[in-house]
Amino acid sequence: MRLAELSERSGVSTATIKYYLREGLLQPGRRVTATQAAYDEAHLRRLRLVRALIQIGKMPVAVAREVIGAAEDTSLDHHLRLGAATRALPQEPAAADDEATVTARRSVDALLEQLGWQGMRDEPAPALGPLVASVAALVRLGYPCDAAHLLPYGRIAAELAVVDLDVVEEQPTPAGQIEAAVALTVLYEPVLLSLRRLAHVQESARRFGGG
Amino acid sequence: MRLAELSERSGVSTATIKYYLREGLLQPGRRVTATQAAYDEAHLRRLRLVRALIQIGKMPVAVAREVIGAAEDTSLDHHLRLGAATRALPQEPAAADDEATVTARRSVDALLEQLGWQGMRDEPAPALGPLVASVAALVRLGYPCDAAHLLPYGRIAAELAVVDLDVVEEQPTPAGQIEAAVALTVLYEPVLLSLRRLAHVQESARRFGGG
DNA sequence: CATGGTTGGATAGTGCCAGTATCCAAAGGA
DNA sequence: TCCTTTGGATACTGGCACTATCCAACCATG
Repeated sequence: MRLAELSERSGVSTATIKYYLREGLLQPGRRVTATQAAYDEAHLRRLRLVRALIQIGKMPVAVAREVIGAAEDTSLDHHLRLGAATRALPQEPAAADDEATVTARRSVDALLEQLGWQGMRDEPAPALGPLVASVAALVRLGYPCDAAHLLPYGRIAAELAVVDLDVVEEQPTPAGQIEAAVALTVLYEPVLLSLRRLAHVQESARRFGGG
Repeated sequence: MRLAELSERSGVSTATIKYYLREGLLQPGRRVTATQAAYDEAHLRRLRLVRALIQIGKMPVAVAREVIGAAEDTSLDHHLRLGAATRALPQEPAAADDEATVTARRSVDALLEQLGWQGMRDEPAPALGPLVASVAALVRLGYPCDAAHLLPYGRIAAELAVVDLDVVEEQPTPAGQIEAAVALTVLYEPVLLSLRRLAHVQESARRFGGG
């Protein structure tokens, strides 16, 4: 199919597709003539994934490029590629060294130990940066977020991971598993947050009288 | 204290504080002379909250203003104000009407029913918009996200809400409860997402052999 | 063979947003 | 008195995700 059709079937403007091509988020089409290129279903699928990562997952274009690049870097083995996406994801907020941050780091360390999550200290996952920063902000505001308070969140995260990886393992092909890992990691995030907010409304109504 | 001291104690530049004052995120200080204003601990606390909402919660400035405004709108009663913050939070992505969205809406409706969350259809919470949009994106990519798949997420969200509201109820004053609701809703979001990603790494290592 | 509309690629421009720099008159300290 | 500091108003900056314009090559039609 030509660019125009790719645009129509994906709902993304041709100008934006050209932009994604320029930015390396999408493989160039097969060149038919000097002024024509052909795209296939794989391009369409990839474009939909990119759109979802950027629009739903609020991911910066540059990060989406990293993630997709890592996901199809065939020099890595399966398990590594599964992690590579995750590793490319967060933009680390360059940990400060103020008092709140030190407290936060201690809480997080204690939490990881209580959860029995090892290997985090040897090769710290990039998700640790934002985690510590967030806990530090809570500390600064005086809210309780020591390991004891974080523990239920950690246990719930572990439950979620089991559910998520089950879905990943349902995918028949290795490439499909990689893509699923990326898509589910990112796209279930707004689902989770939305449900949590809805649950807050429900629980608040239950407790404080929701006539 | 003067603006300079407020800046120093909060770690926010005077220029940025002036910007927040302009944008109505912060009450003006008490005017001492024509060229001097005095700020107190309340300003400092509020400034820290604003910073956290914007930097950690990635909230647009305009939204932060709405949220804070709702939180201190004393014309509303306690339960309403607790919800007001939540209600002001998400920028609805203006639901489309394509096939995937219709499917998504059906799944979400079924989910809410299975969870026993009532009253959502009468006055739809703003969190529903993003939720449907996210599910629609997953549908478009062909991933399973019917009510059955969403249910564990919903139940987990309910668990989280109980934990969160417990912390809110620990706050002694009504105003403190409102602020806690806002702060915890927003600032625990990155905590939850980070922990989920860490859990993915753990679970992936467990399943796919993490030598 | 003309010829007029369409295509894909290169380039420069747009709009938004969060923050920053500059300027100014009035205060306050040495 | 003089010189720095203060708070406020205004205009500017930089980054980012697009988007509009231009252009030569292509293809279908008469």
